[in-house]
Amino acid sequence: MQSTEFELEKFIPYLLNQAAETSSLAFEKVYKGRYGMLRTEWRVLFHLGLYGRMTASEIGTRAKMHKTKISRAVHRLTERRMVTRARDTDDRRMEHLTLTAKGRAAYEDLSGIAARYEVSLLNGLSRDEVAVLRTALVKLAESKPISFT
Amino acid sequence: MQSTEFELEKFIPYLLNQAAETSSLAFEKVYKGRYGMLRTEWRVLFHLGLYGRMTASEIGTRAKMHKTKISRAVHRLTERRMVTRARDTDDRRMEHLTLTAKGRAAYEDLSGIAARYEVSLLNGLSRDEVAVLRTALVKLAESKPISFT
DNA sequence: CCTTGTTAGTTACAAATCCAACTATTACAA
DNA sequence: TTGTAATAGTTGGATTTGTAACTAACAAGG
Repeated sequence: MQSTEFELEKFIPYLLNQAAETSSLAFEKVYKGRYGMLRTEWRVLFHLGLYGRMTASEIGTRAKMHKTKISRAVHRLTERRMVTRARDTDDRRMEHLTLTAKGRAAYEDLSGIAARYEVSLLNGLSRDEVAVLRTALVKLAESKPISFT
Repeated sequence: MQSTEFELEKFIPYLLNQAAETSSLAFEKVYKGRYGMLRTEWRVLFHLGLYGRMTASEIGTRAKMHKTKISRAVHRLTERRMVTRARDTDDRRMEHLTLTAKGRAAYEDLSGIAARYEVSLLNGLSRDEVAVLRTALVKLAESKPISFT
C-alpha cells in the first residue's frame, strides 16, 4: 500500500528515541522515587559526583544542557542541601559547585544502582556488540545537523 | 578523586539520550521549519503514512505514545487538514484516522528527507556496525524496568 | 576612565508535557 | 434488563521545558 521504501521500524533516530526513553524511564523511577529528583537534577549530580567541583557552564558544555536547565536544577539541589555554591574570588560571575555529604551519598547510591542497571540492560548483548554500540552512539551524538539537497 | 568505578561517558542510557537528542533535534528542524509540526505530530503522520488507516489507540500502542499526546497531535493535524477522522460505525468510541492528500504529500516529503538524513547519519559506520546497532537498539527499547537488589 | 562587547547565571512568559479526572460508548455478568 | 467494569478519546490544571530578555561582572580598545 505504501509508496516509499521508508521503514520507520528501522529508522535510527526513531529507534534511538525508543531505546533512550525506555532506559531513561526505568532509571527515572529510581532517582525520582528515592530522592524526588528530576532528570536535569541527576545529570548535574552525576557530573559533580564524577568530576568534583565544576561551574554551571562547565556542566553545560559537558552535558550539552542549556544553562537555564542547569540553573534551575542547581537551585533545587541547593534547596535540598545536596549542592553548595561558592563565588569565584577572581571572577565573581562564576560559581563553583560542589556536592555536600548528603549529595555525595545520593550520588554514590545512584551510581551504584546505575552500574547494576546497565549490566542488566546489556544482558542480551555480547561483549563485542556492546563495544560497537558504544562507539556508534558516541559518533551519532557528535553528528552534525542536516544538510539539504 | 572519585570513589566509584562508574563512568558516565560510557553509561548506555546516557549515551542513548545524547545520540537520540542530537538526531531528533536535527530532524526536528526539518518538519518544524517546513510544516510547523511538533515531534508528536510527525510521529502520528509517519505512522499513518506507513500503515494507512489507524485509530489513535493503535498508534499509541505502536509508537508507545500516551493517548493525550496523540489526541492533541491529531487535533492539530486535522486543523491543518492533513488528517481526517471517521467514526467507526460498529464501535462508535473509535475513530479511524487517515491522511489527506496534503498530509500524504507532507509524509512523502519528510520520509524522503528522513531516509537521506539517515544515510548521512550512518556515514561513519560500517554495514556490520549498523546492523549491530539496529538489533541492539530494538532489544534495548524492549527491555524491562529496573529490578532492585 | 568610558564605551562596547562578551560571559555567567537568573528570571519571566509562552509552549509543551504529564497526570488525573472526565464523557461517551461498549461489554458482560447477575 | 440493569449495574459494573472496561475502553476510546478528550479536557483541565499543575509541572516542566524552551526562548528570549535581563542583571551583574569582566575585557579590551580608544
